[in-house]
Amino acid sequence: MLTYEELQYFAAFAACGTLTGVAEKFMISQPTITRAMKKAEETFGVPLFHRTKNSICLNENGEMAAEEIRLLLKQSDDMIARVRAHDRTARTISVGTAAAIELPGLVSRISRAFPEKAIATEPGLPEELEKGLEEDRYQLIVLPYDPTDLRRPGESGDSRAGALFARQIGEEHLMFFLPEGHPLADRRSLKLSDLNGENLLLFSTVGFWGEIVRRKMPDSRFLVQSERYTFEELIANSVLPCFATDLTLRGLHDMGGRRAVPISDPEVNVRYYLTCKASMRRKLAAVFQ
Amino acid sequence: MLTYEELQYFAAFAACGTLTGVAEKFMISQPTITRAMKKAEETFGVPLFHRTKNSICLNENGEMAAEEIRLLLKQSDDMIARVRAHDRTARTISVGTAAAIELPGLVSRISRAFPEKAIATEPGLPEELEKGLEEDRYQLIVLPYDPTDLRRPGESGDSRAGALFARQIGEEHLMFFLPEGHPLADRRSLKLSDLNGENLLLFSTVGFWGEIVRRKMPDSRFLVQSERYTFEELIANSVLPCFATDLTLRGLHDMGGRRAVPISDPEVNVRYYLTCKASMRRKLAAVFQ
DNA sequence: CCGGGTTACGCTCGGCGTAATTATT
DNA sequence: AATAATTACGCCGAGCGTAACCCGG
Repeated sequence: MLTYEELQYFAAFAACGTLTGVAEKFMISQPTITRAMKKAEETFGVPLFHRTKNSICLNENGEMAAEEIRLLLKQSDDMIARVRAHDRTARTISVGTAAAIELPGLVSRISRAFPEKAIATEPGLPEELEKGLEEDRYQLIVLPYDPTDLRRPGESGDSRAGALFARQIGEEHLMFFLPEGHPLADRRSLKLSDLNGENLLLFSTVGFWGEIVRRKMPDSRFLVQSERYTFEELIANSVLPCFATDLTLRGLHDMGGRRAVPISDPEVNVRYYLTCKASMRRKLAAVFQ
Repeated sequence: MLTYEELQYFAAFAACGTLTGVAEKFMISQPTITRAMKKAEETFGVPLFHRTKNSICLNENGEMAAEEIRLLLKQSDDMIARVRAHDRTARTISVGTAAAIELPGLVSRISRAFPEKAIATEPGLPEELEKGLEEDRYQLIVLPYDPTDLRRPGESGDSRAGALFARQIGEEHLMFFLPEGHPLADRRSLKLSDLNGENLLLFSTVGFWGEIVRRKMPDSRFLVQSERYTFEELIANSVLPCFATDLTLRGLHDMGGRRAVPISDPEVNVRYYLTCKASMRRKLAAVFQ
């Protein structure tokens, strides 16, 4: 039977057409290649080459064998990659989250439940997260809605809903921060549409909030900042009205004298749901307490 | 990278569960298996075993790796088989024939056209032959009808008909052989239905003739003989009426005093058509002259 | 004669088996 | 004590590189 190296030599010969070339490519002596080709021919048990005294090239069998060997080498590499990937996913829990910032307590809750596992968190849009959960790229995802709620608009007809298990783990509320002197700064509460048309500063690392406000305030322009430092600098050095959520506020001390005004639209007062496949509920029970 | 043997050892270990068992199965020393398993673990780069001081078994990664390796071994074997099959079909012409006996001149005609190729002939029913031609198991087939004749009943609507090329290469006529004194022995010609209900001896290596007569003589029973010697003995030592074709007669000297009576049904006076895929017509032109 | 393939030959070290070791039942 | 895995060690031969050879352009 041919070794992995011999298969490589054969594939390389099909690509380059000369034994010397293959020897140089692999930095070994040329007779080794001669021997490998002989062994290949012997292994297949059929002629693979057309030979003259000082030249050699693949015949029709050889061309086919080369194609088959290329495939086999790929399959071999893929096999190892699959096992490695399997190992990796077995020792880490992948969490996808729609929340722009780390939900307080989420990671510690998981690491307490599975002390021996690594935790990989990754932000993403809800749609991508649901897809990733379906395809086992994530074991857990955080969604800004209850995916098991059948009254939920949109994909409520989706049969997958029944295959999920979800539980609320937090909430987040978007607010306006309006500079002193802004005509609406004194209001107890506002709707998104009240500021439609104005330019606003928005701190967000994912498009989740952006999508909502863009839909509800089609005439506004949003200065989206994903760098926290830049966002803070702009807060301090401008009089632009801006968005912030109660969760982002935790690390944000100075809003440049702006007044916080709650927003009444239900879309921007979200509840986060920690979600897993229903089939994984038992294994992940400790995470849900 | 793992050798073919090491992959086999791993697969065998997954099947038998003990290193000693694998060593015995392959009739090699047990430390060799230990080393092979170590090398496998090293190659994959992830733990594959759950070990105690004197026991070893596959962990979850190992189970997956074993499954992957089984697949790879199969792919490897299949690869070699495919190349061998490719070579075989390249150096032999496979001919499927519906004619019960060698059509005179067919083989010599092919070997004259392709002196360097081996010729493999194989009997079969027309339906199987057409399928085999379609799937390239045959390069040529002999059919008892013209497959390109669109007036032909049955699958005339079949679009494949246009993809075939056929040319008549012979014919064969079934006859009754009736013992002296049989009430119909003196007739110049008979129809199959004339003897419906009588038992008849039939020599045939394929079901082709059998199918026809069974359809046209539903009340008869046929004593089908595929052994030529047995058939001849029965001819000599019985007074059963029997079938024979003009082609089979060539080797048959003594019909036990029976009278030959031609059969007028068109179904049993067949013309044979040498057939190939239309796409192969050019390459096989020499066979068709 | 140079580029490329094959054959011959000697050496090295990868990998085998034997045997000793350790642990478990 | 028996069974099973691992470790240690020495030997052998598969397989490498060097070198010589052959052939066609």
